Amino acid sequence: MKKVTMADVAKLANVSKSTVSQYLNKRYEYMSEETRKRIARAIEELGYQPNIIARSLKQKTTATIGVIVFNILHMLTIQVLHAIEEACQERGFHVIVSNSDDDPEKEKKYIDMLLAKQVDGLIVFTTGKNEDVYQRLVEERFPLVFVDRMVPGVEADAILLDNKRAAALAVEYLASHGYERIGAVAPPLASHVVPRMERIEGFRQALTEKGLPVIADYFVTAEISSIQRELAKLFASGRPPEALFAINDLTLMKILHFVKNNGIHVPDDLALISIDDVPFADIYTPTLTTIAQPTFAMGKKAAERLFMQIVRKQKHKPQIFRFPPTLIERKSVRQRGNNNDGRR
Amino acid sequence: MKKVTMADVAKLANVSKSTVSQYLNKRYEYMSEETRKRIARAIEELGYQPNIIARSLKQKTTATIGVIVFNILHMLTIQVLHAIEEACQERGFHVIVSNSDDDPEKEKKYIDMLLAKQVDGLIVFTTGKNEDVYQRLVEERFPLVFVDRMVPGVEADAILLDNKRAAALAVEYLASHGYERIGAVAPPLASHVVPRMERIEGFRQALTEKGLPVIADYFVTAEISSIQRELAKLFASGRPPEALFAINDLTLMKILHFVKNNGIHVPDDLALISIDDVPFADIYTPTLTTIAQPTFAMGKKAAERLFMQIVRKQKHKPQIFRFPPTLIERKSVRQRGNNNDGRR
DNA sequence: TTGTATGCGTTATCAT
DNA sequence: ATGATAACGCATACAA
Repeated sequence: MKKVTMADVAKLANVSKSTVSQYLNKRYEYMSEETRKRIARAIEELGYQPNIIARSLKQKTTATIGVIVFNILHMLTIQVLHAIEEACQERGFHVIVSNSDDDPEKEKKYIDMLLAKQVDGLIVFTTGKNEDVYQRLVEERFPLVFVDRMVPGVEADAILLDNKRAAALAVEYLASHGYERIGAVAPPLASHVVPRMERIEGFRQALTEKGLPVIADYFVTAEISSIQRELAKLFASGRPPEALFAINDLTLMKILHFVKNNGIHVPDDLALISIDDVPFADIYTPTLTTIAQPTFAMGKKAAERLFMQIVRKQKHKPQIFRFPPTLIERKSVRQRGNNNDGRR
Repeated sequence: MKKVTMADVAKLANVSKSTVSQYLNKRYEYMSEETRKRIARAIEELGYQPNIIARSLKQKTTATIGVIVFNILHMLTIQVLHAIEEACQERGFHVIVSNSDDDPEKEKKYIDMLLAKQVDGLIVFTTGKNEDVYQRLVEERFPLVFVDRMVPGVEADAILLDNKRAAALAVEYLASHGYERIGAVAPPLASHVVPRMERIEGFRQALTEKGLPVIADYFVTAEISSIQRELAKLFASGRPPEALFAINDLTLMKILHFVKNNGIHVPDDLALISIDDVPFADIYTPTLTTIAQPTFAMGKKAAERLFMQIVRKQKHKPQIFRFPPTLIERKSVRQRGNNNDGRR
């Protein structure tokens, strides 16, 4: 099928392989117009296409990067991936995408496979584990960038949202609209899942800074599948929160399910604000006030940093980049002028 | 960095490269327990990892496939991609993802680059153009599978939704609920964008089969960005449709915007049904009746067919697989018992 | 300006 | 059971 090689072109053009090679690499400074044309014609005629694998073997570089994500279906993932892919195209790089499913074992396996495939660098939406593996990579100066999450002990570039700021934005906005009893909803906390920790911690801090009550019961942290149940408990017993802060789109979805199933009116019965700007934010009723991440910029930055490491393999100072969240004001939080907490 | 090679292992273990190679490929039938252990230890000690590029050069196979998509942000894309990625992982394959942005030029370029990189096969969500390029691929028996769309003249495997059936499902459901004046909304029609054509054609056919009026004005085909404007015209002049069929999620979004901005009540003023099961379908008010595509099954099938072509490179009969749509009944279409068309 | 020779890290063939 | 050697397709130093 694809059997035509450089040797074939050389033969047809009556030159040597080296000359063809030079031609391909645009080193035609010392090449006669004549031979250049002959080679061009030979290539054309044979439909020759260079074998990049062979080139890679020689040059020890593949113009390919690996991206490992913990959840390929997540909106953030896909948007960042989009930016990464675009940046790579501009540089003539390819990207191999692997989905770890948030399983550290899989993650480790894919890192190994990708390395074996000689990728020039790795961008990873990490599970947060595998510290040893990453440690080895940074020691070897292998180009590596974390996105969205990171591994605490590892000194590598990381592209993160300014999570504390995002949480603070939410609290401040709610506070300025007269809300006091505010709850937060998140998946289970785990020290290796950095954004979750930072958002909840940021939330707690902002609350105290604003002089608002920190109510233990109002911190709903549960598996996504149990969130509705937990919310039901919360709203059944005692005084429910006036507002809820969803730390990401998945938890928001669950809250939205919950309010729909229970006839809770947003924002009159319950105000809502969340991180991640969901696509339906402005067609939902009410439209959803959200805190957006600059996903495209983050992906672009991740690619940039990786390329930086790839081109100059010397030591570089690993940095953590915190991207600013943006509050998008819509209608799921209203101004609570007078302290009415009745329905409708 | 990653400099330890098979030769190093061989030296340390006091054997030849060939023996190490055999060990790696698990051909230890004729290998003494003794040497096997020595090799294992040497590998361990040196942290040796085989260079897959070198292997690929020799074996002429990369265990890598290319996937070219016309819109990486599209929900369908991402779900199908997920399935493809999973299937590939099971087989130890990697997938390189490229985004053509629905630009045939880009598409062509990526095909060439991917071929140069010696991918073992291509799954493409095609722009519908580049017939010549694809023609050449099938002539060369290069493993190729189209997904979602296809290129009319090209005899290759294609994984498609049964688009006509999907449109018919919509019409039948609407008809059975008492709707008669039904419109459809789609991006501009183009003969090379197969699903669009098939859905609209299927819609028209189903209408006539059901004895319902086919009203030219009710076919809204416009750029996504102009759809709202076109809908406004339609609803301003004359008698608006009682129900609308959105041929995909993007058009649905625009319709949803439109009804929100114009205070049109769904389903009382206007019933809605669409292809693609959007994630917010059952938190929207009313919940959205949709026609879902079996995205995961489609992705899996695409990978399967590609693998089939990859393993036995002999001729195979190209097939078009049409996957059955599923109507998910929710609340955006109501039973129109009595012919009231008033509001609320 | 172009050609020769060698190496990249494997696998495969054929000896031994 | 294990080893020597020749590919794989290209790039590059050096020669001519």
